[in-house]
Amino acid sequence: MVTIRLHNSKTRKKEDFAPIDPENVRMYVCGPTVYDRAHLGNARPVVVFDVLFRLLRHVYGADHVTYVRNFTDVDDKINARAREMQAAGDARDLNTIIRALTDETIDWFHQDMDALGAARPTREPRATEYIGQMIAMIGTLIDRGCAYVEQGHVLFDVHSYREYGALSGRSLEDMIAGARVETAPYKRDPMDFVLWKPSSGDEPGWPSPWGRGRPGWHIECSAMADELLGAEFDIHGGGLDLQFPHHENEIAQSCCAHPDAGFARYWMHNEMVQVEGKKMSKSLGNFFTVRDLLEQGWPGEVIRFVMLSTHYRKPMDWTEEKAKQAEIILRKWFDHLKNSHLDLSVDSLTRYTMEPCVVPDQMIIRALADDLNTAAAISRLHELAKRNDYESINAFLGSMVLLGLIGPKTEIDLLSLSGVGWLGTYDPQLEKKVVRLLFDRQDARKRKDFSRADEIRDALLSAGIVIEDRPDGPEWHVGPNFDPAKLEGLE
RNA sequence: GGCGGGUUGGCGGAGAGGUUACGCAGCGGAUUGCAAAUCCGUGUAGACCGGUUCGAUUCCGGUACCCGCCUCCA
Repeated sequence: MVTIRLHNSKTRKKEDFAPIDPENVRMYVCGPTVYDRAHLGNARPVVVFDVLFRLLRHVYGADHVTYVRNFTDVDDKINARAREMQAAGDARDLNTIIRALTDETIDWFHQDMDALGAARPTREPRATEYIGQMIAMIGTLIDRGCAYVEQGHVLFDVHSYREYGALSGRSLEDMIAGARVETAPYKRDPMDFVLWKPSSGDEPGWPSPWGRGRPGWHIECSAMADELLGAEFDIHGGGLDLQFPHHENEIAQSCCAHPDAGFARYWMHNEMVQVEGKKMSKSLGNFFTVRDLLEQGWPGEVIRFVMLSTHYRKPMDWTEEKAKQAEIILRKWFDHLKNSHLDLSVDSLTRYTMEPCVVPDQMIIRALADDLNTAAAISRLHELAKRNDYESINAFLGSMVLLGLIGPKTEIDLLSLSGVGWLGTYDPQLEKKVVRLLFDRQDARKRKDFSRADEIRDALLSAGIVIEDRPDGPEWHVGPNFDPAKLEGLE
């Protein structure tokens, strides 16, 4: 069995990964707060940990990995967004709006992440379904003297956990020196954080021993991880920006609630996303969602490829140039598969994804096992794609499937017919027209009427259709500048 | 102020103490009616200054610059 090595944020070292129970490898990844479309930054951990999920399934068996990614559907940002909607004329009560808003956002999230080829986690718990577990854990923390009640709030006492700050490598003194901490009157120490807070009448709230209220931000992950994965599990992941305070606080809560367990053994953090070399932010105007990119015409596979071409622990810069390059490479690779006469039907791709019936390349497995070196894996894909023997082609397909660069959502079955599937605009009439024009061109070439032949070729080219004259006749596919309108007047 | 990360050839981007990363672009060639596509060949880069070493882009120290977190954030 391959030994997976992972960079553990907790120790700041690359370590051999040994699961607690190889029969059930357990991973928790922090999911989105659901009040808006997922932006590119939300997508990175989804893709990164999807690759890890796939690798773990490959190594330990598809039925021996439990991957939990939560939806945070109770949060002040959600409340704020719902109030905005009310202010804009939405007559429904706040809780109804919130339910509709979070439901819709979860639906969007699924659509967008599906487009990126991310497999659904084993479990996707919503925070609001685990309020009982949160209240129980908060109660335990109070009983153990790690939390206190003050003015309707329950706060975690950071001084009760000796290791506080270990994950992010900072001491309480350092943090206070930063002096940008909110000092609420109900806090004993500025670094203490909220476990439970009171809700006003119209806000979402649940009855608790401390009055009607709602959970603080961090307790949900501790409670859900505990409920679904146990007090101690293998991997906990998320964006680097969550390392402090979110993950630090999760550790404090979970370890104080279960002093005999160690919570997550391996902590993994992906670096942030940048856009054209700059931090993605609303104020810089370079903030965009996955949906924006999809609507601009970038296939999900292209976005995923760009993500995978940078190692997850380095900042990933999204640039137009990279996306273009990724598209060129993927087109080439899909063309290679298309010409390989493998079964690429949706049914088969579904099967390849669910069962290991196409075997990925060993060097790619080794690259991924080395702390998810996706860039090295891509480099190997280039090598495999150059070869035309049966073994290489199968290893190539198996690796593409493993990396999620091809799957049931990829419209390669259409691609294999005509090439139009890439843009999701498959049109039988168009295909007939192109085939007819190609036939005319062949005819003209036979008659050595090259001006007519070139005229047809140039016309097709200007419509974004690329012709390839192969020894066994012309092939065609849709290029990046496809514009079916330009074929209109052509006969 | 505290903590952390980065700096590789025209561009993107890895690994490894000493042997070609890889891709894109470029250049040369094959092929082609001309192209496209494809194939073959081609690039000795590692911010700066020291140190360790037979040998460092790879290890150690320093300098410069860039970036992130410390506040909601993936």
